[in-house]
Amino acid sequence: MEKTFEKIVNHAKTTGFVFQGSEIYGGLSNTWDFGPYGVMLKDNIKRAWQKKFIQEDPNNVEIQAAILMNPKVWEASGHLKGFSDPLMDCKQCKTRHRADQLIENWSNGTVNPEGWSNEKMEEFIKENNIPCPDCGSHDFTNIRQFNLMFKTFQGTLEDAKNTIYLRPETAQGMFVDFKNVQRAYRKKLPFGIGQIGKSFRNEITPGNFIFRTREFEQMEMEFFCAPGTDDEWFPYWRKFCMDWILSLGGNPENLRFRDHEKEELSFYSKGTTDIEYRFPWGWGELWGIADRTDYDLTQHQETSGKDMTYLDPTTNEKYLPYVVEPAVGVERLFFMFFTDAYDEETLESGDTRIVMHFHPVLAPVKAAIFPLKKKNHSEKAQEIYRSLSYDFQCAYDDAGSIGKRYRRMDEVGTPYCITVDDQTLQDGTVTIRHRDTMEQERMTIEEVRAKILKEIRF
RNA sequence: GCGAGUGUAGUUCAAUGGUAGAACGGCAGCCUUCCAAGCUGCAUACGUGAGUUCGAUUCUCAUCACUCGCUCCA
Repeated sequence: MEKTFEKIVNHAKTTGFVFQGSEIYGGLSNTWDFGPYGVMLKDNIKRAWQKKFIQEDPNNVEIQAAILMNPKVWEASGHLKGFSDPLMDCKQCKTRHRADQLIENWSNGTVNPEGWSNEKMEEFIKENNIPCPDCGSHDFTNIRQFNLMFKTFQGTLEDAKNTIYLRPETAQGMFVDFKNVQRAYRKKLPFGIGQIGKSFRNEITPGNFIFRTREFEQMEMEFFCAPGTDDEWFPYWRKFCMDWILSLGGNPENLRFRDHEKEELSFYSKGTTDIEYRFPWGWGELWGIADRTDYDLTQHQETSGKDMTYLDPTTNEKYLPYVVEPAVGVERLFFMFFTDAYDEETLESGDTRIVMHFHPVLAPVKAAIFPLKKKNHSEKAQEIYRSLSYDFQCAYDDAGSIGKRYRRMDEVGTPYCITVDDQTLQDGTVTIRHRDTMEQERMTIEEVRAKILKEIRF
């Protein structure tokens, strides 16, 4: 069985996990809506993160900062400058290049165009006759600036003064609120502030289904620690994140660490490791773990003029904490778990079935309840549905043969199917059928409830 | 944004300058009752807009969306 990108995306669309955004109007480029099963899966992923990274860790707390922030934040963080790329196209071979990189590469690093104006870079490229690295010609368009932040206006006046931005990352919320959280929750270093929320980036080239979208959801944590201890916390979180994925059924064969080379490090980072996943089109970044040092707090301290230092109660020293940041995209995790779960099985009878082998914690629906005969068993089955759905997400299906109903649930990854028959009416026991083994057991409803609750405990 | 390709029911595919068929899926009913059975019936499509034409799903243009590359890094 070959897991192709096309098959997986198609399955996500046809089973109601993900739909094209604004579809009846012809769609809107690169936007996706999460359908009923999609939301359940997404929420389960978020809950699992929240539980592991916040709830179970006495050091860590969670916030929800506003998406719209004072523009000064983006000045301090470097996003107003650093998030806009000066791009030129080669008119001959139609490739696109960053002007600053053209200059840097051409000069082998002896010329650093950082801080240059676009005019200066264009002039430099012309004067030195820098060629297109792909085809060697000298026929570039002018520089066009692509700022990756979405702009909008606060208030009714569409005035430059009122320009604000949709956040391109959630991280700045944690830095800006650092002192508030520390004071109000009497936190001592080391501690982490986490956040789950939407971010927006006007990517030049989005794509690969939900892998790179302009609107996306992040789960980020800023872990504040004393300078120097970041060297210990960095590998700690690196491992912690990988373990979390594996504990939820991530396939180790499709996962790996990739440490960033010095040259590719972001301006704010002293060290970065990616957890990469083997997506259907190749390895791609899933989770970034970065040592952001005291860069952000320094920037905010300078820009805001507010003291961002921490007073260490044991040494009475004041300093700016260092920060280790594990940041992951929810949609990427979603796609990863979806891809890993996808399976087409050929049964002994020659039939095939599509099964989503989700970890029970992640499975959108935990149990489906079927009346064996619609006429005789519906009432009892509905009663059981109401009872079990109090504790976890259930589904109810009375259409078609029993085998058909099993298959439908396999396709969306429901781990358990519960069938109500004549015997149920007499002694209250039901047949519970497992998704992966297809084996059946007879037990009471309360035994079923306990079994499933145990499995989805995480 | 640029280059190349694609666009017909929910899905996978047909046919045609005279407005469309199938399979699977869905729904209703009958029958059956623990792994996609059968029978009957029903619903659903030419991405959008303009042009050529007596007439366009088919030809032309535009537009929108998707795919691949240039890009990016959650």
